[in-house]
Amino acid sequence: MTTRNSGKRPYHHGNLAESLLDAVDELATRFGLEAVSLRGCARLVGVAPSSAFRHYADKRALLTAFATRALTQLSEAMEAARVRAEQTGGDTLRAVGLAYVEFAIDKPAFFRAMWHQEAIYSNEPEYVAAANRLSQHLMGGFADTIADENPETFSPQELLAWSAVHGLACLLVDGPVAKGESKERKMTRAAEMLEAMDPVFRPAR
Amino acid sequence: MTTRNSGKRPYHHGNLAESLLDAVDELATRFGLEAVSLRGCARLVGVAPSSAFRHYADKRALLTAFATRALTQLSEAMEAARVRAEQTGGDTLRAVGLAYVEFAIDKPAFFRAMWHQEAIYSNEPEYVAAANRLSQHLMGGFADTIADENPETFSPQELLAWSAVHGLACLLVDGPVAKGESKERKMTRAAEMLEAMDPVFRPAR
DNA sequence: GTGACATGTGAACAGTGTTCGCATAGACTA
DNA sequence: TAGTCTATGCGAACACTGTTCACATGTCAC
Repeated sequence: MTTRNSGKRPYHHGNLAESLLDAVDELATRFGLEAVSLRGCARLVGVAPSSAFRHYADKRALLTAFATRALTQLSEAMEAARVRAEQTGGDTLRAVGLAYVEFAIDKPAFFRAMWHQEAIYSNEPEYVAAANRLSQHLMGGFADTIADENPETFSPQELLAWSAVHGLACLLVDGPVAKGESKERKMTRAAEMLEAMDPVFRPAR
Repeated sequence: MTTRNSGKRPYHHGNLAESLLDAVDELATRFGLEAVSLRGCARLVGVAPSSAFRHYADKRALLTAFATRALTQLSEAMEAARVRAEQTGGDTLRAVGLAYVEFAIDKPAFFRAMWHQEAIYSNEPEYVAAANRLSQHLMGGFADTIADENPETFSPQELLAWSAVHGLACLLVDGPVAKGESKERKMTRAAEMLEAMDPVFRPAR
């Protein structure tokens, strides 16, 4: 994943918009989301700070685009996990939940960015669309475990499932849970927690 | 809650350290956590920016103190809810969980601050102590619903309970769940979600 | 009173987001 | 091919931020 789109540069720079997103990616990954600055991104791409404003109204808009990208990546990871589980006859809810947690552990800056309301425009259409797609993929994970009457809104059980998975991810990334423990250990905890949730979906045990 | 500690000012200003925390409180409540600046706080208190550094090593230390305060407030709210539930014979787990969610809804900036790892020193002793006290209060909420073997670590069921409550709080504050709905509606959702969790703790329904 | 020490100050520095008028490269038209 | 138009990039400037440091001043112990 290079910062410049090497080779083709159809316009002045190439596609600065994308390259700036890559720069956010890199800086956030290496130094944390809080350390991402517009000037830093421009510097990394090799462009004047003011150039960024041709493509994003302000820093917040840039971060919104980044959050949108992160949401999409998470959706894809969950979808892949679901498909894999279906093919191997595994528990899809478990697979999707674990994918969610794993993403948060592997890419904490991405995970933080996508829910960082104060730093993004959470009403921006593309962001909203990406968030909706994420919801759909969650529903997909529930599909064969939770009997759903109304596919538009979340039932209490669906909300419980999402909350539990999301909450664990947050606690592992920013909370005091399993602090300093290995990724394997964290994933084990996640699996155990998901198991503990079983009685909710299979009341007749 | 005035910004200056009116009346007594035993030293130059009084207790600047506390007053600065009050200023963070006010600015965060009114304009959001992201909008809190050291200079803004100093301005509000009526003191030179550099004065703040006599009491806090840097901005991050100030925010850490604020997060610690927030953690303590949340602990108190939960403890109060637990006591109330015990007196009225209510479900303590439900009461504590609802108190957690209500705090997040009422004071989103506080709730964000206390888990904002990138903006605070999460290894600072007082912060860690406050986080541990919070854990204890959570345990207190579980005490009569979850049979606990080892009171030191979280069992999968305890982790599930905390994750679900924490996750819902996060989703309500920074996520797409119940966006724009009234507080009552959000609390209803929370209550329903907690109910949905019942089978976990009472397998023999 | 006289120190000593804790606390507050003003000026300065580098870094930030953002704006603006100006430059220029590429696409489109004559 | 020449000429214009528009999207894109630039440099300088602005107000603001966190932070430092030498200096001033209030309070307390003696």
